[in-house]
Amino acid sequence: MQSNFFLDVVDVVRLVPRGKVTTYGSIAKYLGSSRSSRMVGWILNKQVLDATLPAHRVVNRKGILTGKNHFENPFFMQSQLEKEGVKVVNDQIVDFNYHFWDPNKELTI
DNA sequence: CTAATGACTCGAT
DNA sequence: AATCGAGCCATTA
Repeated sequence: MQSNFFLDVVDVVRLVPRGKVTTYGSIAKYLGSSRSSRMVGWILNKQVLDATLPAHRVVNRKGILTGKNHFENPFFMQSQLEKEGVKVVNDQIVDFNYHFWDPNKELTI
């Protein structure tokens, strides 16, 4: 049994469109400032084995793939993003601002 | 019960 | 520009 926060994070991540990415902080903010961005990544760490969850579309505010080491191998995250048309160089998303998908902006609050 | 940890972020130095 | 400390809060030991 998972907490509501757990489900909220997973739900938002699932809504991230293919070829787009979002950040831990944006998700935390969308769920309400009462949630911390640390929790978002921490929840994903628990769910990383769930293949239906596009955790590779969640990066930190700089567009860096900080969570890559939590996947099966450190290349998986980048590979998935590049398959979707998101270019990654040196563990950082190119044109991050272009690919950035902000739930606070894209989803009706 | 307390303390430590984390895929983060922001502001101060 | 680079580094540091505090805030955030659920989960685990």
